[in-house]
Amino acid sequence: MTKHAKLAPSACGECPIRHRAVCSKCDADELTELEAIKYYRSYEAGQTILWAGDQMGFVGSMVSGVATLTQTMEDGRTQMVGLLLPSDFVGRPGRDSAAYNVVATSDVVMCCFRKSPFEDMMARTPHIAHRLLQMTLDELDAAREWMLVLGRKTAREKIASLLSIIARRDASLGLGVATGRVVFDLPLTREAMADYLGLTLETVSRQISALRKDGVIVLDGKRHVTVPDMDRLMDEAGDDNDGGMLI
Amino acid sequence: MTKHAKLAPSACGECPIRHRAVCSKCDADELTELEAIKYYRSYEAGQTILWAGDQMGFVGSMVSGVATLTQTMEDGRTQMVGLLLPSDFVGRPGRDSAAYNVVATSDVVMCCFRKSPFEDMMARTPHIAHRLLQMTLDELDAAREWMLVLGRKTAREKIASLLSIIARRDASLGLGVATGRVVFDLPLTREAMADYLGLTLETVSRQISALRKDGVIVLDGKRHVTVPDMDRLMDEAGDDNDGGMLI
DNA sequence: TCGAGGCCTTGACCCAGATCAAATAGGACG
DNA sequence: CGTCCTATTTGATCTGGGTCAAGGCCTCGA
Repeated sequence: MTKHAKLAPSACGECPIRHRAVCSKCDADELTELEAIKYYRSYEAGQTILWAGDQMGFVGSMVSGVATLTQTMEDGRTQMVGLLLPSDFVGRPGRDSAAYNVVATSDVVMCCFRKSPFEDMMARTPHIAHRLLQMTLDELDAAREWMLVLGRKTAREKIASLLSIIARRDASLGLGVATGRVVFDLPLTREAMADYLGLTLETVSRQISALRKDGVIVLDGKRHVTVPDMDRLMDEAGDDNDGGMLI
Repeated sequence: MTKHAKLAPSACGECPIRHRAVCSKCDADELTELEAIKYYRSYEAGQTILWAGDQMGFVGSMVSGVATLTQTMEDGRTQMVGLLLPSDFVGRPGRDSAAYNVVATSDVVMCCFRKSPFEDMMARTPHIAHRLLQMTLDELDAAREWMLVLGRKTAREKIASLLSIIARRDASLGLGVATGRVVFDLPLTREAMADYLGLTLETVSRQISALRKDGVIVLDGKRHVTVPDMDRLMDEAGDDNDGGMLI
């Protein structure tokens, strides 16, 4: 097996950045250079990793845990604009400050690269720049996809959309199975889900109960979810999407 | 005045791409090369420029007119995910197909570059790649900003947000005035505004009437808008934002 | 000048989801 | 074990915005 084999991101070395930013054309010298500017950070659940407007001295990628990207209005209304899961990128290469609050939802470990050497390397190494552009385009697609969820879906469809995104993502990082039976732990509180979906936590709770009563999901405790039939869930989400896009 | 002077995008040559993609470090050879692969396309109001999934043979930038980026669910619910105004980029360099429908709202002229030579050039020219990354990050920020509008704002705030975005944008392309009195034409029908805001066209119409009654805006006909006090409008939009970000 | 077809506005009524208010269920910790 | 604390569920009621319906107002073409 070569080191360029098509693997799930997290399977490519301990540090996902290897896959996500450089692995598609990785090269021993580049990896050595990256090693030299790499370090780890960890955060406890609830800790704010970055405040909107903070200077960022690093770019990084999530190794474990869950974090959220949120915006808040002065009256306290908040909207989550992104969910950071393992292998996601944190920080905006080419920008010098954070645009949103980044909050650790669970304990988080991040693999960081010092910003200016990383950017120098990016400027010298077209395929890293290209990879970053691709990743940013992926995020843009995800954000736009989410605009449809926020603007046009009902509460039930919103919940189903969120569950299917998390389920699909977990399935693709794990076994690569995106249909049939899927089991995962919800990495978010009801309130965080509400902030992601533009709902109240009461509505989130009610809709989850409804999906459980209708057999779309099975709950074990409050967080452990089993989806007996992924197709059914995606149907509830209103996605015409055929389940795909692994890699 | 050097050709690197800080100008509004549309002021830098007839073709906005010069400023938006390359002008910050432009160079005679590069511009000549770009000229060689450049051509223009025009579309009539109502025409679909690209369907989601279409192959794109070009990357381009809007010269005049207005176009929209939309997603549709199979039952017909639609959500606009972006508004393309002069100087905006069309098409996703590094991707080979469109992700959304692109529809001309008014007559449109676009400046296009043939895709593969443009991408080759991008791979060779780090500052073009960097500029494109910046532009993509700007779009990502705009999309995330819009998620707050869609998820957490009331109908009145949504209308005020849309009006202030258009007003600010027009003002910055024109006179560079972003406070005080602003006059512009709405480039969208009520229905398109509704699709952008996740509302119905009736609600859009009612809220516009309400803002007019309250003196926040003055309407001359259905499309011509005067904002007597930009600060008041931004206040209605719920933006804590101080009006800025020209450049 | 008239009529048709798009837009847009306005009214009446309804309902999905918000709001307000308890009650319940787990943990963590002594 | 009991106690506190937080997350969650559930109920009752309210309301912003959706839905359905009826005109009004342009513009364009005959």
